[in-house]
Amino acid sequence: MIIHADADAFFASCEQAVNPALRGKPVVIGQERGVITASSYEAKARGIDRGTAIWEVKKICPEAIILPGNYALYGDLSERMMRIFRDYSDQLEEYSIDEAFFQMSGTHEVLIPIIQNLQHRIDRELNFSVSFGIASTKVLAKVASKWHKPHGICSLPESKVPEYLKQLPLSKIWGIGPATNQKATNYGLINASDLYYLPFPRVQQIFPKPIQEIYQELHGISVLEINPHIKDTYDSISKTQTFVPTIDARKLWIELLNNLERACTKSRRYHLHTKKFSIFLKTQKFEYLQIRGELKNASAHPLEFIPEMKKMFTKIWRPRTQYRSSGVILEQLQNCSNYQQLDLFTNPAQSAKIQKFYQGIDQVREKYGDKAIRNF
DNA sequence: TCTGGGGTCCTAGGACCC
DNA sequence: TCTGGGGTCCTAGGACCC
Repeated sequence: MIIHADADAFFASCEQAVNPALRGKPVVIGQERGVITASSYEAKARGIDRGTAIWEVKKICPEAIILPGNYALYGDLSERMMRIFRDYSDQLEEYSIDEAFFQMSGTHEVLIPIIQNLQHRIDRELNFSVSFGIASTKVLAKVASKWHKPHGICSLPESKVPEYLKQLPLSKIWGIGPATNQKATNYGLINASDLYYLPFPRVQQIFPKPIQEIYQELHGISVLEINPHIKDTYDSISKTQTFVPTIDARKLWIELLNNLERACTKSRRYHLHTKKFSIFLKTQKFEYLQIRGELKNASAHPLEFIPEMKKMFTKIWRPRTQYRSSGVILEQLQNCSNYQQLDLFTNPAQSAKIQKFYQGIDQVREKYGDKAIRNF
């Protein structure tokens, strides 16, 4: 059986767990600029959820407590939650900071009291609540965990699946986004059960592989496996920031340099480097302009990206256009703890200097904090 | 006073090769 | 006088997730 565990309003619950004065109050997490990333159930009750703009929060609910986000705390509590799950199963996938899938053997009748016990343990030890879904596949377990949220436990045996799916809009199924939902609507598929009752060959005709897999999972055929590997590396690292809208090329360029700096710093921390990277600009009209580039040698040192990045920037930047954000994405990252392969024309002394320069920066930052050295 | 930030996976189609 | 038929690899971009 697969259990899906989903912490309730996780970031806000963490804040309430460590600060009793916040309990029972509408708490939201988000920066002053932009939108909020999480809200407590008290805030949700007033219609405030992920994606609500901060100015809107202040209008709807002036008494809301807006917090900046304490990711070290959330990471710590997440780790403790995962450790407790591991007491119940060693086949565990840490799906995100607040969600996990794990496997347990037993019938629904056997598992329900065990999961109740687990839920109480989290209540007691961590002061926040988690909802659980019990089913035969990941997609069904996801359906189940949402059913009685918050602080719910829902066991969904296959005999009850059609009845549950009848009440569920297709768009609520994990993996069905706006594009697929629109396509499904065009075929007259509105509820999850409409997809469920389609013959499989028809599904194969209409939909790509990911949706075919969801279909099978809804029918209790487990095709999405638990991935028990702890994630300790990245295929890509990106940094982006929204700023006060500008048409000034120089300001934009400085934003890109900052994104590059932050992406490379993270990349070096994980001993990763790459030749391939992209930059993107987002206009005030929410147009997205992206361009890819390639270095001669893999690197995680901003100085070695700048000449190529300058060319890329010149290619996509348009005059008299308002921009609202920019970003840098390092792609196809590879481990660089082994030696660096240089091409024939690179001056090894120069590249060694640059490497030493950034080692120095990393050491200062490690000792005195990330803000000890900044770009200007 | 519009709409953040950080990831992964899949697919269509072009480039290239025999 | 015609110009097939496979393969593989890579990239750009879409879609989706938390």
